Amino acid sequence: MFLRLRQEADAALREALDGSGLAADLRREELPENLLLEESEHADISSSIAFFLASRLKASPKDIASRLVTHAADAVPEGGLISEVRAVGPYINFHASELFFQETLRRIREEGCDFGGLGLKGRVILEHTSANPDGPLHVGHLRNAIIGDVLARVLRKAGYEVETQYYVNDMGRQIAVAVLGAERFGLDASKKGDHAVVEAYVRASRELDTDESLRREAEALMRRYEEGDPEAVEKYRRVVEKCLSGVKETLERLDIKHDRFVWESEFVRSGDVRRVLEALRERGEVVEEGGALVLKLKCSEKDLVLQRGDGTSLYSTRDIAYHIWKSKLCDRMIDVLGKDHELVSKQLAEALALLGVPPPDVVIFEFVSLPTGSMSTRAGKFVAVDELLDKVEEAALQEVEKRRPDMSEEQRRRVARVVGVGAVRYDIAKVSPEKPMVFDFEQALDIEKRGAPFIQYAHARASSILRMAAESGYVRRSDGDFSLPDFDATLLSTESERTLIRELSKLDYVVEKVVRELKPHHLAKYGRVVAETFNRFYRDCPVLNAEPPLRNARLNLVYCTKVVLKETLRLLGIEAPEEM
RNA sequence: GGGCCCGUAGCUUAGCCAGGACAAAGCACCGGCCUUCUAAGCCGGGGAUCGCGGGUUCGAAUCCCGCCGGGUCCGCCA
Repeated sequence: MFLRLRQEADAALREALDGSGLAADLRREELPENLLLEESEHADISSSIAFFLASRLKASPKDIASRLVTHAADAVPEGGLISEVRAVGPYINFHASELFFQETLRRIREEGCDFGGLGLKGRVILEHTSANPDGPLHVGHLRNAIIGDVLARVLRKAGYEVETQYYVNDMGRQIAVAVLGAERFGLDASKKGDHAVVEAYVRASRELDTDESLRREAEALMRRYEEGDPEAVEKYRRVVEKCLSGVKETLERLDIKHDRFVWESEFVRSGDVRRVLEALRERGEVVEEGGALVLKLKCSEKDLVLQRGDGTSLYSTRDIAYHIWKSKLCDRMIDVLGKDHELVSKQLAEALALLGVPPPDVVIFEFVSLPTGSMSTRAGKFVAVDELLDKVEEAALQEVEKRRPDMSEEQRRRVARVVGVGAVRYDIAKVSPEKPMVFDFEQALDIEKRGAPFIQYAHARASSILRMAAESGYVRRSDGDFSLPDFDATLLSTESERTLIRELSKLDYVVEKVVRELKPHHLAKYGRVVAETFNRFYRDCPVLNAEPPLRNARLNLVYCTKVVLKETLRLLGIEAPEEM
């Protein structure tokens, strides 16, 4: 809804720019695309475009603002979402009309969880997590998984048809080592699949450092797997699937599900990799260096090795084949990758360009390290997501036991699980992807009050009010949802109420921002702000004890808040408990 | 050595892309608020040379250059 307000402000401002002749000397594209229209604490929406024009027109921003405002005020349609345009010094402030507040609540009531969508069209394939199947997910993979999962949810919200994919790197050297380890030392059947595999992998890795024959064995195994030797394929399949089943179980705990798992080896077996090589030889400059095939790249300062000297394929070439395949199935590809893949993804884009395939959008996130340094699956130096979740849920359970002795054991466990997973997801989602993170166990277990639980708590409070209202017969309950009577939105006139409605209206604005920047942390912040605003309303405005017409209006506002909080949490992959 | 990213209160972060209304929050610390809808809440207080140094500008946390610190990548690993 906020986007509609911005559209109206934008239209009025553009008319004012034309009408005043102030932008006459400027070409359209010289103006900032959004006309510097942003949310503001001084108005419902505000533009600082006068500053921008001031330097070009050599006039004072204050004068420009007041000239623009006289035109903008005329341009604002009667009966629209804007009631007033005012110049405050150099700023142009737009104030929302009564209709804006009414419409926001009406649409939330009408659209429910669809509120805040953008109606975009198109098919997206989003690849995320894609941890090597040589061990359990650790907290570094967790960042990838959460960024990817939230983006998938938000892109769907925006209207895209999204398929999430997990690219299974089953052809790497480390998988051969894991398979070898499994063969030599067996897999501990008492352990979860991924944990059993990593045990064998770490042990084999260690031996590999000293045992030359094991190294040769691994290379031979890789070759046989690449050739499709049935025995090797079967060995691999067993280990990789064992590991993946454990990974999937972990992802399920986090409420993350991939639509498709794509095995890297498929592209070798299908002949796609061979065809990529042929095409690149034709369209690009491929040279032989010491038996290996190398693609010369112009933009990237590093050339790309396509094939080993012994004729076996390499990750990059298989990745090119994977992306060509994906590109045929969708309109847009998005990859969530760690910072270490940045150069590779640039090389991939350049290789794809040679073949006339549009590159994927790449979301790069910085590493999660431990206080003792970076993580390594191979060295067995990592914090597993399973362990983190176990401990956080345990900490959450202690909290719930302290606060809610009245709840049943089963209820407390449920709340602890929802709060624990939510806390983990929120703590990662709230940080901008390009920020390096250092994982600290103590900090992770200290469930931050302003994180997920804060938002969940606000939702529980709202739910509680509605539940009691239903018990008193003020609202009707119908299959889990509430049906509320019509109301007069003009009664919601206090600052707390207005501010809350304004925040609720911004869901589409935030969704748009996340989609545009491919950064989930804006949504995390939004959830916190809505919860904060609701808590202030909760303090200032009694609901159940208000006079009936006002009570009714406030119940509607509480309902709308619950809808927006629940939807925001859902997009973050966090459950919204009815009570906690 | 070169490329990219990060460096904002004791700690964790937002703001940086599109320079402007007082540098914004949380944790921790200090003080206040449960006879009215869950105190995982609310209100107030102290706490910041926005890594350092230059430059551009009427104006820089934000743009440009240099430096320092941390991370990461730099052909037959993935």
